[in-house]
Amino acid sequence: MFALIDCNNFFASCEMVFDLKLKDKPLVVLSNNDGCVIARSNEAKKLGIKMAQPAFEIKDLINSGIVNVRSSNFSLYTDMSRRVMQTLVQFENDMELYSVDEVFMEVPDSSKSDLEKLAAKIRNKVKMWTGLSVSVGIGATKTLAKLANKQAKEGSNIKVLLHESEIDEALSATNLEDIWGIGRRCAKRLKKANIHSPLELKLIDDIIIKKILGVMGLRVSLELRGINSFSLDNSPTPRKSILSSRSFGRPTSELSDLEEAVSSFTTKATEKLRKEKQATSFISVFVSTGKKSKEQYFNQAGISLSTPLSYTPDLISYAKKCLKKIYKPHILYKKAAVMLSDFSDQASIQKDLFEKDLNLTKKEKLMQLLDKINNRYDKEALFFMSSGIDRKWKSNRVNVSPKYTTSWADLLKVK
DNA sequence: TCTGGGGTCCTAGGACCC
DNA sequence: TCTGGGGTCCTAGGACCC
Repeated sequence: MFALIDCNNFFASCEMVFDLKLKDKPLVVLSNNDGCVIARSNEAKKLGIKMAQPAFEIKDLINSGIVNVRSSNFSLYTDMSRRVMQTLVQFENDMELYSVDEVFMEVPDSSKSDLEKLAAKIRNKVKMWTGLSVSVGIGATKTLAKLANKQAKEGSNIKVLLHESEIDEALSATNLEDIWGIGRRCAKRLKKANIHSPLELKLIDDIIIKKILGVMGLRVSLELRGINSFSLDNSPTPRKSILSSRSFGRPTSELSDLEEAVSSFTTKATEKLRKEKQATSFISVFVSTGKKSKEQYFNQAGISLSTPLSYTPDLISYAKKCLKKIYKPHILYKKAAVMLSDFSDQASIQKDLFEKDLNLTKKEKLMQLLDKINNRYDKEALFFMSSGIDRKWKSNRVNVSPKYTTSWADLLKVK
């Protein structure tokens, strides 16, 4: 039996916990570069503001003060997420951290009313310890727990889907593309094959569904029947790739701007890499124009490294090499990215026989010191000059809230 | 004028092996 | 003229998730 615990309007709720002025009012949180809406309070949803809606489309609502707005503040959200997880650990069940605002929890088989009581307990505790409201959906499989959670959100924040008739009723009331694992494309393919509702997807023949959607589709169908096809994944699997990318505040054609950006993204990605005690053997760099610009350009270049690395300066110089391969002058670039992949454990790196620089300890020590200082004081207390100082390309974030929980300077003052 | 950022898995096809 | 059967690995692209 699985519970899916999901924070309601997560990013918007995080902002509201610390700023009471925002409470019970329309609020939207914008993506990086203040581009589009990535979270909405209930009141904002009621105004008809859509998920991923471009910010300029609702600028009248914002300028007139009807809708409050915040730039995204991921330091705050990740820390609040950590607090929610720590609260849930108290229940001593196996858990899988599924996303920044969602947790799958294995719960014991029991009666509907007992499960509802457990869900209420979870809700109360999280509310009391973090100030955030969660909804809890419970079902026999992860997919059914997801479905239950969706229904919980539409009602009283708790839903237990146990009996066949209830499940079928829920399935009939749901769109195909809203079933976990079935997106817009798959829904379209199913409709073409004359399958129009999740209930039909549940009852379909195994061989037929496999033909239409492949094994993933079959697994979803099985899950809807209560047969577990997705197990709880509670071992923190090492990441397979790390991507650091940003849209620029203003498009740029200058190689120097791109070099700064790429250097800064490499620094960020490499920090993450070391945090996970990994080293990378492949680095690639992407650049692109805006989606809507007249002249479209997208390109990517990568380099395989003979020895896995986690030393920022080396990786910055490789990143710049990649950039030079794909840079073309007179193009207005809007976005760049750095991706690291092909990881190995930092501790067990096999040194290259022909690598002259066998003594890496100095570099390792330097990186450890760098990380320690930046952790202690500020993310960029120490930074690489190649990342630039002015950073004209930087994203716009006009309405960012303080880092209430992760920065001493931003600590909430109580009068 | 203005549309995010970060991941995962699956599949098909090609190259290569015996 | 006629050309098997079985496998692995890699990559690009597609689809999904939040």
